[in-house]
Amino acid sequence: MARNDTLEMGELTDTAYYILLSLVEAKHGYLIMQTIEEMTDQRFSIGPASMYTTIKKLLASELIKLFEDHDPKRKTYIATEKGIDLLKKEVNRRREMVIHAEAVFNRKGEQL
Amino acid sequence: MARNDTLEMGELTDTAYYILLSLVEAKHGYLIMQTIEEMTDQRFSIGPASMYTTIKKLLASELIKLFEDHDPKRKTYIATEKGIDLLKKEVNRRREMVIHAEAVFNRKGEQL
DNA sequence: TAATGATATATCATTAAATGATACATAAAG
DNA sequence: CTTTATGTATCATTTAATGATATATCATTA
Repeated sequence: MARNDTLEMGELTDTAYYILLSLVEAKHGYLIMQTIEEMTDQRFSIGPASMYTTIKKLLASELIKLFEDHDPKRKTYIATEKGIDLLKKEVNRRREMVIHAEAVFNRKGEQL
Repeated sequence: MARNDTLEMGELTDTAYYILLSLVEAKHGYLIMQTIEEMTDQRFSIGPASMYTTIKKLLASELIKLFEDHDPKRKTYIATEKGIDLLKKEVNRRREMVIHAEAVFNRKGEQL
């Protein structure tokens, strides 16, 4: 968000999270969009505009890189080690967000 | 995000998530900020600007409301039923985000 | 063969979200 | 008396997300 570059801060927005997660295994742009839709049962979808702007930023931050493949028509990307590390950190951050909510509701005797 | 009001879309940004979670029990603004810092062990912090702008939006969407207390100096807020419902939905969405990541890493034989 | 839909990449202008900076006021502590 | 903590609030700016749009190829089908 504003006055703060989330990637430089070591944070992933939901969009960046799903793109990076898709790129644990090499994929080209269009396949990333499909993968995310399939993975989330259409609950989360990213259009080309969001995807390509995010890919640019992920490349610039070296969280993903171009993957060598011989197809000149499609650009294929893959997460870097730095990218995987950040992704795992961000999985954990979301886990903690769930735990924080569970703690609040448990204290009230409510379940989630 | 752009061209899309997340609250109207039924989504909570991390900032809105933590504020709403704090307001499962009635609190005034300053206490919300402290609660979030304490709850997250200073890993997540929200300044006054982010907080008051978010509170305005949560009020407008009726996800929180003013809580009747007799202190004229402090405005106290509490989550509405609508707010609690959305919060629970968003806890689940984050749970799913974790599960999606676990699925990808498990498929690679890796643990998280 | 012509048209159509799926595949594939990319940019621009716009809107929304987040926040640093700033302002102001009171109460407590030193 | 001065500083620190408490408490609320706005403005201007930056970043993030996306609808709209553009372009091109390939496979299918009418």
